[in-house]
Amino acid sequence: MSVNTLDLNDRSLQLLKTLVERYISEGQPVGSRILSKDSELKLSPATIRNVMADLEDLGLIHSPHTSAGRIPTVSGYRLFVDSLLTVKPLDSKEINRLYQGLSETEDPSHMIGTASKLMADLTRMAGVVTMPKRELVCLRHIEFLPLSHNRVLVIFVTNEQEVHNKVIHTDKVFSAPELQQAANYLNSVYCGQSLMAVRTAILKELQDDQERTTQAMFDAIKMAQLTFDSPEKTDDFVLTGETNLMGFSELADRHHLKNLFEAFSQKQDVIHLLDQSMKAEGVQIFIGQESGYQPFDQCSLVTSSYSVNDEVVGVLGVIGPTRMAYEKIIPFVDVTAKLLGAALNPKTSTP
Amino acid sequence: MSVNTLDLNDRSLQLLKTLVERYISEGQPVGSRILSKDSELKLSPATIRNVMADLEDLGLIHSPHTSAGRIPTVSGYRLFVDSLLTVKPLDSKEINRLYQGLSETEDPSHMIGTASKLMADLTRMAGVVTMPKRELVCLRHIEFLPLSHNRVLVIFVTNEQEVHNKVIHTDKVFSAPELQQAANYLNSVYCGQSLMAVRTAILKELQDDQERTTQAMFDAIKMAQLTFDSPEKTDDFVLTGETNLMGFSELADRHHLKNLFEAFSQKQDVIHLLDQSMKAEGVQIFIGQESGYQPFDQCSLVTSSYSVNDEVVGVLGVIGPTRMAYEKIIPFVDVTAKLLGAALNPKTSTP
DNA sequence: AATTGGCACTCTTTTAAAGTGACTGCTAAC
DNA sequence: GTTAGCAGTCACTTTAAAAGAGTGCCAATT
Repeated sequence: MSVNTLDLNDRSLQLLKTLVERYISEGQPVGSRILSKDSELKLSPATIRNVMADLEDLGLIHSPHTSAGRIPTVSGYRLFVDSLLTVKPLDSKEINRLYQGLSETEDPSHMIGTASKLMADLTRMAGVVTMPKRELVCLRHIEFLPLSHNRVLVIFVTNEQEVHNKVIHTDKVFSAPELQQAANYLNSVYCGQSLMAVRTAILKELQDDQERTTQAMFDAIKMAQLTFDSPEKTDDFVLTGETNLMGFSELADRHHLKNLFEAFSQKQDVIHLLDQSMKAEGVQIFIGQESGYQPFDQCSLVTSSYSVNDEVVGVLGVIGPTRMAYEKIIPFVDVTAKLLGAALNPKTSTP
Repeated sequence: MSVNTLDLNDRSLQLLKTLVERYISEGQPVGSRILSKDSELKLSPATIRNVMADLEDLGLIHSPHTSAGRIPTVSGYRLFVDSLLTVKPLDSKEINRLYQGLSETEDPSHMIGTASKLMADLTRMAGVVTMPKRELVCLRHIEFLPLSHNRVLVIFVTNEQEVHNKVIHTDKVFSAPELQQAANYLNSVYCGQSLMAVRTAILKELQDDQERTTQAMFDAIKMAQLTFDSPEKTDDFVLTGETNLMGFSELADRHHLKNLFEAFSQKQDVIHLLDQSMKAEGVQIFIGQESGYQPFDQCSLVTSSYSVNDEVVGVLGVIGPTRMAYEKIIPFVDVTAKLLGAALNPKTSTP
C-alpha cells in the first residue's frame, strides 16, 4: 500500500520533495516548468514530466484536472514527512516566548489554556491540549460536605493545587461530623497515593471486609468508592485559535468549515484522535484522511504527548490544513510538549 | 433621531410591517409588486411605491441598489420590534423540552451549559448564558490547604454546590492546623452570608482591629481578605451553537464570520453587551449596529436577565442574524430566562 | 537509453458582449 | 389621492471567444 524511499531513485525523491515544498509554500498546483526551475537538478520540463508521470502512477501526486500542475496526495505527504523532510530547528525567539508564557502561571489548568493559546498564536493555526490524565495524579486532600437529603458534595485536591468536585448519592443521610470523620480517615490513609492506586486499594478493602472494625471506616470507604470508582467524565481538552483556520482558502468552503467546527464542539472525534497519539512516544502526524474522520479530511494534526515525572499525562498538538509547514510545526510541537511537561512539574518549576 | 408610530399613518405602518415580515421570512429585498400582493390592503404597486419612497425618506427601509426591492434598516427593525410586532406564544412542546432539559441536572454550572445548548438547538442560532453573579451568592464553606512556601490553596463552596478555588500568597508560612483553625473561625462567623456581605464585614473588621483578641482571628480575617477582596476574574459566559451562525448567508462572508468568531473568543465585547442588559428588566433587543460593536453589525441579540429569589443574577440570550424571527425568539428567550431562574433556585426545585 | 524540443490537445480562467428580469421614478390620466 | 404606463437603471445570467497553463506523446538529439 504505502510507498517507501526504496521504490524510487534519488532524482524522483528530490523532485517530489521540491514539489511538496513548493506546493506548501505557494498553494498552487506545481507544473513541470516551475519544478524544472525550482529544483537544483538541471532537467528540462519534458524530463520532469516523465518523472511526474511515474510519481502519479505510484499515487504520490495527482492532477486536479488535465491542464493543471500536480499536488501531493496523502501518500505523497506521508513519504515527504517520513523520509524527505528537513526539519528546521526552532527559532530561539519562539522558544523564549513559549517559555515565558508557560512561566506566567502556576495553576495547571490555566497553564493548559496558555499552552493551547501560545501554539495557536505562534503557528497561526489551531492549538489543542488535553487536560492531564487524572489517573496518574496524586490525591492530596479530600473533603465531604452534606447537601440536602442523601447527597454529598465531595471536593478533592490532586497534585499541587488541582481542585475537583462531584456530587455523590449515599445510601443513608450523614451528619457533618460523620462526614468529617470519614474525610479524616481517608486523608490519613490515602493521601499522597495516585488516584489509580486509591481506586484499587478501595476495591480490595471492599472485598475482604472482615479486616474492618468500625462502621465509620466502612462509610468512608463506601464514599470513596462512589467518588473514584465511577467512570469519570471523558477527558477534556482545550482548543484555541479555531478562527485561524478560517483564513485558509482550502478550508474556506462554508460547509466544510461548518463540519469541522461542529466536530470541534462535539469533541468526541477529536478526543479519539488525541487518544491515539497518547500511546505513542514523540511527535505523531495525521495527514488528511489518515485521521479517519471525515471533517478532518482537509486537515493535518501534529501531536506530541507530554509527560510529568516521566509519565505520559496528556497530548498536545496543532491542527491546520494539510498544506502546512511541517518542517517548522514538528519541532515546534515537540518543544512545546517538553516545555509544558517541565512547567507542570512542580518539583522542577519551584526549586 | 428615531421614528415612532405617530409620524406615520396606519397604512404606512401596515405596509412596513408586511415588508419586514416578508423580508424576514424570505431574505430577499421586497419590491412594490410583491408587497402589493402580500398585504391585505388593496393597493396597486404604484401607490405602494409612493409609500415606500416616504418610508425610505424616514430612514426605515432602503434599497441595496436601484433595481432591487427594499430591505429594513436598523430603525425599520426597531420600529417593527417596538410597535408592530405580533408576538407568538411559545409552542408548548418547546416549553416542555426546555423544562425537561433543565431538570436533568442539579449542578448549576452544568445547568448553565444545558440552557445555552437548548437555546442554540431550538432556535438554530447561537445561545449565550452568563454565569450567575458571584456577589449575590451565599458562602457555605471555606477551607485552606497549605502549598509550598507561603502559598495557600483556598477552596470555598457557595450556594448548594458550587466549588471555587484560588491560590493566595500569605505574609507568613502557616501550618495545616493553623489554617484549619482559621477556616473554622471563618466558617462559624460568615457561613450563610452573601459574598458581598462577607467582603464588607471583613473590611470593617480590618479597620477597627482593637475589637479582635487573638492572632488566629487576625490571620483568618487577613486570609479571607486575600480571598474575597481582590477583583475577581471578569464574569464568564457559556456560548453554544456558534456553528449555527455559519448557515446564514448574510453572515457567510469569510472575514465577517472570522471577526464575529474572534469577538466571541475574546469575550470582552460580548460581556459588555450582556452587562448592559443585566441592568434592565425583561427582554432586551440589540439590532445590528445598535450593539455598538462592529463584529455584531449584521447580528441581533435578544436577551433577558434571569433571577434567583427575585434577584437578578445573570443574563441569557440568543445571537443570530438581524433577519431573525423576533416574534418567536422574544417569547422564547423570556420563557427560558424564567425557567432557568426557577431551576437554579434550590428551594423550589428540591421541595 | 536517457534526455530534450516541439506540437497538438485539454481544460480552466478570464474577458467581453448581449440579454433578461426586477425594480424604480416620473408623468399624465382617472 | 390613486393608478396605469413607460423609460431608465442596475444586477444577474448566459453565451461566446480568447488566453493561459500544462500535459502527453513522438521524433530528434546526445
